[in-house]
Amino acid sequence: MIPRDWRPRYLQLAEELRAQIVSGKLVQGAAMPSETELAESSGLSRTSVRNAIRQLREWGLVRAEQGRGTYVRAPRQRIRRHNTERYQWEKDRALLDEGQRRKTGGTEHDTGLTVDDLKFHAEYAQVPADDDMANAFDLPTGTLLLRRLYWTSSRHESAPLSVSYSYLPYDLVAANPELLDAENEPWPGGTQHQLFTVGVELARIVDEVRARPPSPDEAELLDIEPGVSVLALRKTSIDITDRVVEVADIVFPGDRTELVYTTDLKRWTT
Amino acid sequence: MIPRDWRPRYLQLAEELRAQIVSGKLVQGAAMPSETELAESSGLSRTSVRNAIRQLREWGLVRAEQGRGTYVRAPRQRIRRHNTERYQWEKDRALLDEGQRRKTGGTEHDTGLTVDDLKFHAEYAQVPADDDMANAFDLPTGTLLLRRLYWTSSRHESAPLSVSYSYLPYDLVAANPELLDAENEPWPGGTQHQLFTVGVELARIVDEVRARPPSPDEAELLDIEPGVSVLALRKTSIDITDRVVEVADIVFPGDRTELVYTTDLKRWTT
DNA sequence: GAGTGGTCTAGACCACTGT
DNA sequence: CAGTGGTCTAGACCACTCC
Repeated sequence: MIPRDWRPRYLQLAEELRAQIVSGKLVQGAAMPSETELAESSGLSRTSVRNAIRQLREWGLVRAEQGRGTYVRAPRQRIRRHNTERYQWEKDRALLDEGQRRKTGGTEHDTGLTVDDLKFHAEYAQVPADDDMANAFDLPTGTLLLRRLYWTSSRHESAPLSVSYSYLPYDLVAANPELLDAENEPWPGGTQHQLFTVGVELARIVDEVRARPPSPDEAELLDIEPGVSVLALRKTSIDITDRVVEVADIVFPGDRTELVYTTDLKRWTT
Repeated sequence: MIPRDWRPRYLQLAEELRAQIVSGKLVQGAAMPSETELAESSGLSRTSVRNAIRQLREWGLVRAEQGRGTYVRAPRQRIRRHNTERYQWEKDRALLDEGQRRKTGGTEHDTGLTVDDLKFHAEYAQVPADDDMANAFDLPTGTLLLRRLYWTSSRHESAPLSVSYSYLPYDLVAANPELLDAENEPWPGGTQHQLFTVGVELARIVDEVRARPPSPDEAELLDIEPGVSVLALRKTSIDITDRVVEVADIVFPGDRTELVYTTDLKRWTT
Protein backbone atom coordinates (compact mmCIF):
# COMPACT_ATOMS: atom_id res chain seq x y z
CA MET A 1 0.00 0.00 0.00
CA ILE A 2 1.28 3.41 -0.96
CA PRO A 3 1.31 5.76 2.01
CA ARG A 4 -0.69 8.87 1.30
CA ASP A 5 1.25 12.09 1.04
CA TRP A 6 -0.19 14.35 3.69
CA ARG A 7 2.02 17.33 2.97
CA PRO A 8 0.38 20.38 1.45
CA ARG A 9 0.21 20.12 -2.30
CA TYR A 10 2.11 23.34 -2.90
CA LEU A 11 5.06 21.86 -0.98
CA GLN A 12 4.86 18.67 -2.99
CA LEU A 13 5.00 20.73 -6.15
CA ALA A 14 7.90 22.78 -4.81
CA GLU A 15 9.84 19.61 -4.09
CA GLU A 16 9.10 18.11 -7.48
CA LEU A 17 10.45 21.24 -9.11
CA ARG A 18 13.44 21.26 -6.78
CA ALA A 19 14.22 17.72 -7.82
CA GLN A 20 14.06 18.72 -11.48
CA ILE A 21 16.47 21.57 -10.83
CA VAL A 22 19.06 19.69 -8.82
CA SER A 23 18.94 16.75 -11.22
CA GLY A 24 19.63 19.14 -14.08
CA LYS A 25 16.36 18.51 -15.88
CA LEU A 26 15.75 22.22 -15.63
CA VAL A 27 19.10 23.72 -16.53
CA GLN A 28 20.47 26.86 -14.95
CA GLY A 29 19.39 30.10 -16.54
CA ALA A 30 16.46 28.40 -18.24
CA ALA A 31 12.99 29.82 -17.89
CA MET A 32 10.60 27.87 -15.72
CA PRO A 33 7.13 27.18 -17.10
CA SER A 34 4.93 30.18 -16.40
CA GLU A 35 2.65 30.13 -13.37
CA THR A 36 -0.40 29.60 -15.57
CA GLU A 37 1.25 26.65 -17.30
CA LEU A 38 2.31 25.12 -14.01
CA ALA A 39 -1.21 25.53 -12.66
CA GLU A 40 -2.63 23.68 -15.64
CA SER A 41 -0.05 20.91 -15.69
CA SER A 42 -0.22 20.31 -11.93
CA GLY A 43 -3.97 20.69 -11.61
CA LEU A 44 -3.52 23.29 -8.88
CA SER A 45 -4.73 26.85 -8.69
CA ARG A 46 -2.36 29.66 -9.51
CA THR A 47 -2.30 30.63 -5.82
CA SER A 48 -0.92 27.23 -4.88
CA VAL A 49 1.59 27.37 -7.70
CA ARG A 50 2.74 30.74 -6.43
CA ASN A 51 3.17 29.27 -2.95
CA ALA A 52 5.38 26.58 -4.43
CA ILE A 53 7.45 29.15 -6.28
CA ARG A 54 7.83 31.22 -3.13
CA GLN A 55 9.43 28.14 -1.53
CA LEU A 56 11.83 27.77 -4.43
CA ARG A 57 12.79 31.42 -4.14
CA GLU A 58 13.46 31.10 -0.44
CA TRP A 59 15.62 28.10 -1.20
CA GLY A 60 17.54 30.35 -3.57
CA LEU A 61 16.83 28.07 -6.53
CA VAL A 62 14.91 30.41 -8.80
CA ARG A 63 14.66 34.10 -9.53
CA ALA A 64 11.34 35.71 -10.45
CA GLU A 65 11.31 38.78 -12.66
CA GLN A 66 8.20 40.83 -13.00
CA GLY A 67 6.91 40.86 -16.56
CA ARG A 68 9.58 38.45 -17.82
CA GLY A 69 9.36 35.11 -16.15
CA THR A 70 10.90 32.86 -13.54
CA TYR A 71 14.38 31.53 -14.11
CA VAL A 72 16.52 28.80 -12.62
CA ARG A 73 19.41 30.43 -10.82
CA ALA A 74 22.96 29.58 -11.71
CA PRO A 75 24.86 28.20 -8.76
CA ARG A 76 26.68 31.23 -7.56
CA GLN A 77 30.26 32.13 -7.01
CA ARG A 78 30.87 31.17 -3.41
CA ILE A 79 33.23 33.02 -1.15
CA ARG A 80 35.13 31.62 1.78
CA ARG A 81 36.58 34.59 3.58
CA HIS A 82 39.39 33.59 5.94
CA ASN A 83 39.31 36.69 8.07
CA THR A 84 41.89 35.76 10.70
CA GLU A 85 44.61 35.14 8.14
CA ARG A 86 43.38 37.88 5.85
CA TYR A 87 43.78 40.63 8.43
CA GLN A 88 47.34 39.63 9.33
CA TRP A 89 48.16 39.28 5.63
CA GLU A 90 46.83 42.79 5.01
CA LYS A 91 48.94 44.14 7.85
CA ASP A 92 52.10 42.48 6.56
CA ARG A 93 51.36 43.73 3.06
CA ALA A 94 51.10 47.35 4.19
CA LEU A 95 54.86 47.46 4.67
CA LEU A 96 55.72 46.22 1.17
CA ASP A 97 56.71 48.57 -1.65
CA GLU A 98 54.06 49.76 -4.05
CA GLY A 99 54.85 47.33 -6.83
CA GLN A 100 54.31 44.37 -4.56
CA ARG A 101 51.20 45.88 -2.97
CA ARG A 102 49.72 46.48 -6.39
CA LYS A 103 49.94 42.84 -7.35
CA THR A 104 46.92 41.58 -5.49
CA GLY A 105 44.10 42.56 -3.19
CA GLY A 106 42.08 40.90 -0.47
CA THR A 107 39.18 39.75 -2.59
CA GLU A 108 41.30 37.65 -4.92
CA HIS A 109 42.65 36.02 -1.79
CA ASP A 110 39.17 34.72 -0.97
CA THR A 111 37.69 33.84 -4.30
CA GLY A 112 40.56 32.48 -6.30
CA LEU A 113 39.74 35.02 -9.00
CA THR A 114 42.38 37.29 -10.51
CA VAL A 115 42.37 41.08 -10.56
CA ASP A 116 41.14 41.04 -14.15
CA ASP A 117 38.06 39.06 -13.22
CA LEU A 118 36.94 41.66 -10.74
CA LYS A 119 35.10 44.93 -11.10
CA PHE A 120 35.72 47.39 -8.31
CA HIS A 121 33.52 50.24 -7.18
CA ALA A 122 34.19 52.95 -4.59
CA GLU A 123 32.25 56.03 -3.50
CA TYR A 124 33.33 58.55 -0.85
CA ALA A 125 31.27 60.93 1.26
CA GLN A 126 31.63 63.03 4.37
CA VAL A 127 28.97 62.34 6.97
CA PRO A 128 28.40 63.25 10.62
CA ALA A 129 28.45 60.28 12.99
CA ASP A 130 25.03 59.04 14.05
CA ASP A 131 24.56 57.61 17.54
CA ASP A 132 25.50 54.13 16.45
CA MET A 133 28.76 55.19 14.79
CA ALA A 134 29.61 57.66 17.54
CA ASN A 135 29.24 54.81 19.99
CA ALA A 136 31.36 52.47 17.88
CA PHE A 137 34.16 55.03 17.64
CA ASP A 138 33.68 56.37 21.16
CA LEU A 139 33.49 59.88 19.70
CA PRO A 140 30.76 62.53 20.11
CA THR A 141 27.68 62.22 17.94
CA GLY A 142 28.06 64.44 14.92
CA THR A 143 31.84 64.04 14.58
CA LEU A 144 32.74 64.21 10.92
CA LEU A 145 33.48 60.84 9.34
CA LEU A 146 34.69 59.79 5.93
CA ARG A 147 32.27 57.18 4.65
CA ARG A 148 33.45 54.93 1.90
CA LEU A 149 31.11 52.60 0.03
CA TYR A 150 32.75 49.68 -1.72
CA TRP A 151 31.64 46.81 -3.76
CA THR A 152 33.46 44.30 -5.85
CA SER A 153 31.86 41.97 -8.31
CA SER A 154 33.00 39.20 -10.55
CA ARG A 155 32.90 39.98 -14.27
CA HIS A 156 30.90 36.83 -14.82
CA GLU A 157 28.21 37.79 -12.36
CA SER A 158 26.72 41.22 -12.17
CA ALA A 159 25.81 41.15 -8.49
CA PRO A 160 28.57 42.10 -6.06
CA LEU A 161 30.11 39.56 -3.71
CA SER A 162 29.68 41.95 -0.83
CA VAL A 163 28.80 45.54 -0.10
CA SER A 164 30.78 47.41 2.46
CA TYR A 165 30.45 50.75 4.23
CA SER A 166 33.74 51.74 5.79
CA TYR A 167 33.93 54.69 8.19
CA LEU A 168 37.05 56.58 9.24
CA PRO A 169 37.35 59.66 11.48
CA TYR A 170 37.70 62.51 9.00
CA ASP A 171 40.35 64.36 11.01
CA LEU A 172 42.50 61.26 11.15
CA VAL A 173 42.71 60.68 7.41
CA ALA A 174 42.67 64.35 6.37
CA ALA A 175 46.38 64.38 7.22
CA ASN A 176 46.88 62.70 3.84
CA PRO A 177 44.65 64.43 1.23
CA GLU A 178 45.06 61.54 -1.18
CA LEU A 179 42.95 59.46 1.17
CA LEU A 180 39.98 61.77 0.62
CA ASP A 181 39.67 61.09 -3.09
CA ALA A 182 37.79 58.06 -4.36
CA GLU A 183 39.73 58.34 -7.61
CA ASN A 184 42.69 56.78 -5.84
CA GLU A 185 40.77 53.54 -5.34
CA PRO A 186 41.47 50.69 -5.49
CA TRP A 187 44.33 51.75 -3.27
CA PRO A 188 47.26 49.34 -3.49
CA GLY A 189 47.59 47.77 -0.08
CA GLY A 190 44.07 48.56 1.05
CA THR A 191 42.86 50.27 4.18
CA GLN A 192 45.71 49.12 6.38
CA HIS A 193 48.20 50.80 4.06
CA GLN A 194 46.02 53.90 3.85
CA LEU A 195 46.12 54.12 7.64
CA PHE A 196 49.86 53.48 7.58
CA THR A 197 50.31 56.68 5.53
CA VAL A 198 48.84 58.66 8.41
CA GLY A 199 50.91 56.88 11.02
CA VAL A 200 48.42 54.31 12.25
CA GLU A 201 49.36 50.74 13.13
CA LEU A 202 46.55 48.29 13.96
CA ALA A 203 46.71 46.17 17.09
CA ARG A 204 43.58 44.10 16.63
CA ILE A 205 40.36 43.72 14.70
CA VAL A 206 37.04 42.71 16.25
CA ASP A 207 34.45 41.08 14.01
CA GLU A 208 30.81 40.85 15.05
CA VAL A 209 28.77 38.50 12.87
CA ARG A 210 24.98 38.39 12.61
CA ALA A 211 22.37 37.04 10.23
CA ARG A 212 19.39 39.21 9.32
CA PRO A 213 16.93 39.79 6.50
CA PRO A 214 18.24 42.17 3.83
CA SER A 215 16.93 45.71 3.50
CA PRO A 216 15.19 46.23 0.15
CA ASP A 217 18.28 48.11 -1.09
CA GLU A 218 20.61 45.32 -0.09
CA ALA A 219 18.37 42.70 -1.67
CA GLU A 220 18.56 44.53 -4.96
CA LEU A 221 22.28 45.24 -4.85
CA LEU A 222 23.26 41.73 -3.87
CA ASP A 223 20.61 40.18 -6.11
CA ILE A 224 19.04 37.96 -3.51
CA GLU A 225 15.43 36.90 -3.30
CA PRO A 226 13.17 37.95 -0.46
CA GLY A 227 13.53 35.41 2.33
CA VAL A 228 17.26 34.89 1.84
CA SER A 229 19.21 36.35 4.75
CA VAL A 230 22.44 38.30 4.66
CA LEU A 231 25.50 37.83 6.81
CA ALA A 232 26.21 41.19 8.39
CA LEU A 233 29.73 41.74 9.66
CA ARG A 234 30.76 44.73 11.72
CA LYS A 235 34.52 45.00 11.65
CA THR A 236 36.12 47.32 14.18
CA SER A 237 39.83 48.10 13.81
CA ILE A 238 41.73 49.23 16.87
CA ASP A 239 45.21 50.68 16.74
CA ILE A 240 48.15 50.19 19.10
CA THR A 241 47.02 53.14 21.23
CA ASP A 242 43.67 51.40 21.77
CA ARG A 243 41.81 53.88 19.58
CA VAL A 244 39.09 52.78 17.16
CA VAL A 245 40.33 53.90 13.75
CA GLU A 246 37.93 52.19 11.35
CA VAL A 247 34.46 50.73 11.55
CA ALA A 248 33.16 48.80 8.57
CA ASP A 249 29.72 47.31 8.02
CA ILE A 250 30.00 44.57 5.45
CA VAL A 251 27.04 42.70 4.04
CA PHE A 252 27.30 39.33 2.30
CA PRO A 253 24.61 37.27 0.63
CA GLY A 254 23.91 34.52 3.13
CA ASP A 255 23.45 31.82 0.53
CA ARG A 256 26.96 31.94 -0.87
CA THR A 257 29.29 33.23 1.79
CA GLU A 258 31.26 31.52 4.50
CA LEU A 259 33.34 33.37 7.06
CA VAL A 260 36.25 31.44 8.52
CA TYR A 261 38.02 32.25 11.76
CA THR A 262 40.98 30.43 13.23
CA THR A 263 41.72 30.61 16.93
CA ASP A 264 45.25 29.58 17.88
CA LEU A 265 45.41 28.36 21.44
CA LYS A 266 48.32 28.82 23.82
CA ARG A 267 50.19 25.65 24.78
CA TRP A 268 49.66 24.15 28.19
CA THR A 269 52.86 24.49 30.16
CA THR A 270 52.51 21.64 32.60
CA MET B 1 -1.46 67.45 -1.69
CA ILE B 2 -1.06 64.14 0.03
CA PRO B 3 1.12 61.79 -2.05
CA ARG B 4 -0.71 58.59 -2.82
CA ASP B 5 0.68 55.49 -1.20
CA TRP B 6 1.60 53.24 -4.06
CA ARG B 7 2.87 50.35 -1.95
CA PRO B 8 0.77 47.19 -1.90
CA ARG B 9 -1.95 47.36 0.71
CA TYR B 10 -0.75 44.24 2.54
CA LEU B 11 2.59 45.94 3.10
CA GLN B 12 0.89 49.07 4.36
CA LEU B 13 -1.07 46.95 6.82
CA ALA B 14 2.09 45.13 7.87
CA GLU B 15 3.81 48.40 8.60
CA GLU B 16 0.87 49.78 10.53
CA LEU B 17 0.92 46.70 12.71
CA ARG B 18 4.68 46.92 13.06
CA ALA B 19 4.34 50.49 14.26
CA GLN B 20 1.79 49.38 16.84
CA ILE B 21 4.15 46.70 18.10
CA VAL B 22 7.31 48.77 18.35
CA SER B 23 5.39 51.64 19.94
CA GLY B 24 4.09 49.24 22.57
CA LYS B 25 0.44 49.64 21.64
CA LEU B 26 0.38 45.90 21.12
CA VAL B 27 2.27 44.56 24.11
CA GLN B 28 4.54 41.56 23.99
CA GLY B 29 2.88 38.24 24.48
CA ALA B 30 -0.53 39.72 23.66
CA ALA B 31 -2.73 38.10 21.08
CA MET B 32 -3.09 39.94 17.80
CA PRO B 33 -6.61 40.36 16.42
CA SER B 34 -7.54 37.25 14.50
CA GLU B 35 -7.14 37.23 10.73
CA THR B 36 -10.88 37.52 10.25
CA GLU B 37 -11.05 40.52 12.55
CA LEU B 38 -8.12 42.20 10.84
CA ALA B 39 -9.74 41.60 7.46
CA GLU B 40 -12.92 43.30 8.62
CA SER B 41 -11.24 46.22 10.34
CA SER B 42 -8.85 46.88 7.48
CA GLY B 43 -11.31 46.29 4.69
CA LEU B 44 -8.96 43.80 3.05
CA SER B 45 -9.50 40.17 2.18
CA ARG B 46 -8.16 37.49 4.47
CA THR B 47 -5.56 36.62 1.85
CA SER B 48 -4.10 40.12 2.01
CA VAL B 49 -4.19 40.07 5.79
CA ARG B 50 -2.28 36.82 5.73
CA ASN B 51 0.32 38.38 3.45
CA ALA B 52 0.77 41.18 5.97
CA ILE B 53 1.14 38.69 8.80
CA ARG B 54 3.70 36.73 6.82
CA GLN B 55 5.77 39.90 6.67
CA LEU B 56 5.51 40.38 10.42
CA ARG B 57 6.60 36.79 10.95
CA GLU B 58 9.62 37.24 8.71
CA TRP B 59 10.48 40.34 10.66
CA GLY B 60 10.39 38.16 13.76
CA LEU B 61 7.72 40.33 15.37
CA VAL B 62 4.90 37.84 15.78
CA ARG B 63 4.45 34.11 16.21
CA ALA B 64 1.50 32.28 14.67
CA GLU B 65 0.18 29.16 16.33
CA GLN B 66 -2.19 26.89 14.51
CA GLY B 67 -5.57 26.72 16.20
CA ARG B 68 -4.65 29.27 18.90
CA GLY B 69 -3.86 32.63 17.46
CA THR B 70 -1.10 35.03 16.54
CA TYR B 71 0.97 36.57 19.32
CA VAL B 72 3.36 39.45 19.61
CA ARG B 73 6.79 38.05 20.34
CA ALA B 74 8.72 39.04 23.40
CA PRO B 75 12.05 40.58 22.53
CA ARG B 76 14.33 37.67 22.97
CA GLN B 77 17.32 36.87 25.05
CA ARG B 78 20.23 37.86 22.88
CA ILE B 79 23.56 36.11 22.90
CA ARG B 80 26.91 37.58 22.08
CA ARG B 81 29.29 34.70 21.83
CA HIS B 82 32.93 35.79 22.03
CA ASN B 83 34.42 32.72 20.48
CA THR B 84 38.07 33.76 20.34
CA GLU B 85 38.26 34.44 24.06
CA ARG B 86 35.87 31.62 24.91
CA TYR B 87 38.02 28.92 23.35
CA GLN B 88 41.17 30.04 25.15
CA TRP B 89 39.21 30.35 28.40
CA GLU B 90 37.92 26.80 27.96
CA LYS B 91 41.44 25.56 27.37
CA ASP B 92 42.78 27.27 30.48
CA ARG B 93 39.87 25.96 32.51
CA ALA B 94 40.55 22.34 31.55
CA LEU B 95 43.61 22.34 33.81
CA LEU B 96 41.77 23.57 36.91
CA ASP B 97 40.62 21.22 39.65
CA GLU B 98 37.08 19.91 39.59
CA GLY B 99 35.66 22.34 42.12
CA GLN B 100 36.75 25.30 40.07
CA ARG B 101 35.66 23.74 36.80
CA ARG B 102 32.24 23.05 38.22
CA LYS B 103 31.62 26.68 39.04
CA THR B 104 30.71 27.88 35.60
CA GLY B 105 30.27 26.85 31.99
CA GLY B 106 30.65 28.48 28.64
CA THR B 107 27.07 29.52 28.15
CA GLU B 108 26.94 31.66 31.27
CA HIS B 109 30.02 33.36 29.91
CA ASP B 110 28.05 34.57 26.90
CA THR B 111 24.66 35.38 28.28
CA GLY B 112 25.31 36.79 31.71
CA LEU B 113 22.91 34.21 33.12
CA THR B 114 23.83 32.02 36.07
CA VAL B 115 23.93 28.23 36.15
CA ASP B 116 20.56 28.17 37.87
CA ASP B 117 18.90 30.09 35.07
CA LEU B 118 19.88 27.48 32.53
CA LYS B 119 18.41 24.15 31.57
CA PHE B 120 20.83 21.74 30.01
CA HIS B 121 20.11 18.82 27.71
CA ALA B 122 22.45 16.17 26.33
CA GLU B 123 21.88 13.05 24.23
CA TYR B 124 24.55 10.60 23.08
CA ALA B 125 24.58 8.19 20.16
CA GLN B 126 27.06 6.11 18.19
CA VAL B 127 26.90 6.77 14.47
CA PRO B 128 29.04 5.87 11.46
CA ALA B 129 30.64 8.84 9.72
CA ASP B 130 28.85 10.02 6.59
CA ASP B 131 30.88 11.47 3.72
CA ASP B 132 30.73 14.96 5.11
CA MET B 133 31.96 13.99 8.56
CA ALA B 134 34.53 11.58 7.18
CA ASN B 135 35.89 14.42 5.14
CA ALA B 136 35.90 16.81 8.09
CA PHE B 137 37.83 14.32 10.23
CA ASP B 138 39.96 13.00 7.38
CA LEU B 139 38.90 9.48 8.33
CA PRO B 140 37.30 6.76 6.18
CA THR B 141 33.55 6.96 5.62
CA GLY B 142 31.79 4.71 8.11
CA THR B 143 34.28 5.22 10.94
CA LEU B 144 32.41 5.03 14.23
CA LEU B 145 31.76 8.41 15.83
CA LEU B 146 30.26 9.47 19.13
CA ARG B 147 27.54 11.99 18.35
CA ARG B 148 26.44 14.25 21.13
CA LEU B 149 23.39 16.48 20.83
CA TYR B 150 23.30 19.43 23.21
CA TRP B 151 21.00 22.24 23.89
CA THR B 152 20.82 24.80 26.62
CA SER B 153 17.90 27.05 27.29
CA SER B 154 17.09 29.81 29.67
CA ARG B 155 14.47 29.00 32.29
CA HIS B 156 12.55 32.07 31.25
CA GLU B 157 12.35 31.06 27.64
CA SER B 158 11.49 27.58 26.52
CA ALA B 159 13.39 27.66 23.24
CA PRO B 160 17.09 26.83 23.40
CA LEU B 161 19.73 29.45 22.70
CA SER B 162 21.49 27.08 20.37
CA VAL B 163 21.45 23.47 19.26
CA SER B 164 24.70 21.67 18.79
CA TYR B 165 25.78 18.36 17.33
CA SER B 166 29.26 17.47 18.47
CA TYR B 167 31.13 14.56 16.90
CA LEU B 168 34.17 12.77 18.32
CA PRO B 169 36.02 9.73 16.94
CA TYR B 170 34.63 6.86 19.03
CA ASP B 171 37.98 5.12 19.41
CA LEU B 172 39.54 8.27 20.76
CA VAL B 173 37.09 8.82 23.60
CA ALA B 174 36.45 5.15 24.37
CA ALA B 175 39.72 5.22 26.32
CA ASN B 176 37.70 6.87 29.08
CA PRO B 177 34.35 5.05 29.44
CA GLU B 178 32.90 7.93 31.44
CA LEU B 179 32.94 9.97 28.27
CA LEU B 180 30.47 7.57 26.65
CA ASP B 181 27.67 8.19 29.11
CA ALA B 182 25.36 11.18 28.69
CA GLU B 183 24.54 10.90 32.40
CA ASN B 184 27.86 12.57 33.13
CA GLU B 185 26.70 15.75 31.42
CA PRO B 186 27.02 18.60 31.99
CA TRP B 187 30.66 17.67 32.34
CA PRO B 188 32.56 20.15 34.48
CA GLY B 189 35.09 21.78 32.23
CA GLY B 190 33.35 20.89 28.98
CA THR B 191 34.71 19.20 25.92
CA GLN B 192 38.25 20.46 26.27
CA HIS B 193 38.49 18.83 29.69
CA GLN B 194 36.85 15.66 28.37
CA LEU B 195 39.53 15.49 25.71
CA PHE B 196 42.18 16.22 28.32
CA THR B 197 41.19 13.02 30.15
CA VAL B 198 42.16 11.02 27.07
CA GLY B 199 45.41 12.88 26.59
CA VAL B 200 44.39 15.41 23.95
CA GLU B 201 45.57 19.01 23.91
CA LEU B 202 44.05 21.39 21.36
CA ALA B 203 46.27 23.54 19.16
CA ARG B 204 43.63 25.52 17.31
CA ILE B 205 39.96 25.79 16.48
CA VAL B 206 38.60 26.71 13.06
CA ASP B 207 35.13 28.25 12.87
CA GLU B 208 33.20 28.38 9.60
CA VAL B 209 30.15 30.64 9.75
CA ARG B 210 27.23 30.63 7.33
CA ALA B 211 23.65 31.87 7.24
CA ARG B 212 20.95 29.60 5.87
CA PRO B 213 17.24 28.89 6.23
CA PRO B 214 16.42 26.53 9.08
CA SER B 215 15.35 22.96 8.50
CA PRO B 216 11.81 22.32 9.74
CA ASP B 217 13.26 20.54 12.79
CA GLU B 218 15.54 23.41 13.63
CA ALA B 219 12.75 25.94 13.20
CA GLU B 220 10.68 24.06 15.75
CA LEU B 221 13.49 23.50 18.24
CA LEU B 222 14.75 27.04 18.15
CA ASP B 223 11.24 28.47 17.92
CA ILE B 224 11.83 30.64 14.92
CA GLU B 225 9.33 31.51 12.24
CA PRO B 226 9.74 30.38 8.65
CA GLY B 227 11.78 33.01 6.83
CA VAL B 228 14.11 33.71 9.75
CA SER B 229 17.58 32.37 9.02
CA VAL B 230 19.91 30.55 11.33
CA LEU B 231 23.58 31.16 11.87
CA ALA B 232 25.29 27.85 11.27
CA LEU B 233 28.73 27.41 12.77
CA ARG B 234 30.98 24.48 12.03
CA LYS B 235 33.67 24.31 14.68
CA THR B 236 36.64 22.07 13.98
CA SER B 237 39.07 21.38 16.80
CA ILE B 238 42.60 20.35 15.94
CA ASP B 239 45.08 18.99 18.44
CA ILE B 240 48.81 19.59 18.76
CA THR B 241 49.55 16.63 16.47
CA ASP B 242 47.45 18.27 13.75
CA ARG B 243 44.67 15.73 14.07
CA VAL B 244 40.98 16.73 13.94
CA VAL B 245 39.56 15.59 17.27
CA GLU B 246 36.14 17.21 17.35
CA VAL B 247 33.72 18.57 14.78
CA ALA B 248 30.67 20.43 16.03
CA ASP B 249 27.75 21.82 14.03
CA ILE B 250 26.12 24.53 16.05
CA VAL B 251 22.96 26.30 15.01
CA PHE B 252 21.85 29.66 16.41
CA PRO B 253 18.68 31.61 15.75
CA GLY B 254 19.82 34.36 13.41
CA ASP B 255 17.62 37.02 14.93
CA ARG B 256 19.19 36.99 18.37
CA THR B 257 22.75 35.81 18.07
CA GLU B 258 25.99 37.61 17.44
CA LEU B 259 29.31 35.85 17.04
CA VAL B 260 32.37 37.89 17.97
CA TYR B 261 35.91 37.16 16.86
CA THR B 262 39.01 39.09 17.81
CA THR B 263 42.10 38.97 15.64
CA ASP B 264 45.26 40.11 17.39
CA LEU B 265 47.80 41.38 14.91
CA LYS B 266 51.56 41.02 15.22
CA ARG B 267 53.47 44.25 15.78
CA TRP B 268 55.42 45.74 12.94
CA THR B 269 59.11 45.49 13.73
CA THR B 270 60.45 48.35 11.68
C1' DG C 1 -0.92 43.48 -27.77
C1' DA C 2 0.25 39.18 -25.67
C1' DG C 3 2.37 37.20 -21.89
C1' DT C 4 4.54 37.52 -17.41
C1' DG C 5 4.68 37.89 -12.37
C1' DG C 6 2.46 40.87 -8.33
C1' DT C 7 -1.71 41.98 -5.96
C1' DC C 8 -6.36 41.18 -4.50
C1' DT C 9 -11.10 39.20 -3.70
C1' DA C 10 -14.74 36.17 -1.74
C1' DG C 11 -15.50 32.38 -0.90
C1' DA C 12 -14.44 27.06 0.95
C1' DC C 13 -12.71 23.11 3.74
C1' DC C 14 -9.27 21.44 6.88
C1' DA C 15 -6.46 20.52 11.33
C1' DC C 16 -5.79 22.11 15.47
C1' DT C 17 -6.77 24.41 20.08
C1' DG C 18 -9.47 25.60 23.73
C1' DT C 19 -13.87 24.87 26.62
C1' DC D 1 -18.44 22.98 20.23
C1' DA D 2 -16.72 27.61 18.26
C1' DG D 3 -12.66 29.93 16.91
C1' DT D 4 -8.05 29.90 15.13
C1' DG D 5 -4.52 29.64 11.54
C1' DG D 6 -3.18 26.62 7.16
C1' DT D 7 -4.53 25.31 2.60
C1' DC D 8 -6.95 25.85 -1.67
C1' DT D 9 -9.97 27.54 -5.50
C1' DA D 10 -11.48 30.40 -9.50
C1' DG D 11 -11.72 34.17 -10.70
C1' DA D 12 -9.99 39.59 -11.47
C1' DC D 13 -7.02 43.70 -12.43
C1' DC D 14 -2.47 45.67 -12.46
C1' DA D 15 2.55 46.87 -13.81
C1' DC D 16 5.92 45.36 -16.38
C1' DT D 17 8.62 43.36 -20.50
C1' DC D 18 9.13 42.17 -25.08
C1' DC D 19 7.81 42.19 -29.81
